[in-house]
Amino acid sequence: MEMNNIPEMFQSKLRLMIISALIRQPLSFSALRQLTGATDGNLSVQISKLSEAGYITVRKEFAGKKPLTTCELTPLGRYSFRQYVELLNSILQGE
Amino acid sequence: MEMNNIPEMFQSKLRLMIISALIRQPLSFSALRQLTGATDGNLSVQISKLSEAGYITVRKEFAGKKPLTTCELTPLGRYSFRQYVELLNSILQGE
DNA sequence: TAAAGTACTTTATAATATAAAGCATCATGG
DNA sequence: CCATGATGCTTTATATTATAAAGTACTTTA
Repeated sequence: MEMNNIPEMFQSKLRLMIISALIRQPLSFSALRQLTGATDGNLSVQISKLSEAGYITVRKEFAGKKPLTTCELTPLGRYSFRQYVELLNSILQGE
Repeated sequence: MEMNNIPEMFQSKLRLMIISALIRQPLSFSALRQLTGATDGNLSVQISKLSEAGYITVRKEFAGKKPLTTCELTPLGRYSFRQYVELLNSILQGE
């Protein structure tokens, strides 16, 4: 089957969790850390990868004097996730 | 003498060091930390006080993805420091 | 002079990023 | 088939700053 078509970006549990969380609404770094339970370093790296892949946008600003990082799913990210789920569905159906 | 006129802002060794360092040119938080040897917390607090007093300006931006804080002496800060030195001089001369 | 009030300093913790080191997995060549 | 690498994720340590809490010192004041 199309196992080879599984996009790079979905081959990591953490990235998958991040994308899943962002399906509903944009979230801050802290919120993602709490939802995923990931370490800061790992989360930071995987966010960068998703961003470089164009799956999410990362906005940085200062909330008062402290940095605030907000992540949001892009249309491409959303679309790719849908494709991925469809692929899994089709695999499940034998096709 | 005018001992009572010693401005609040010059009654802390750390603030004095910060202002002295900024006389020549603007400096980053890190540079100030290195020059003064102060702890992060203390430096941060004293920078805020100098800023609130209008003696320095504090600019925040992202250098790449990391925060960068730059401090610069204001005309008021420079003027006040001059006044302070003059005051000390006059005290030294018996007023 | 003991108790209070002020202000500075240290320490701990929070928000993120990067680099280095550790691990696991997968492909290769003997 | 097994030792070697190449990849890539994860953890750990460290870097930038900020804030809150706790410690310390000095100065009033009753």
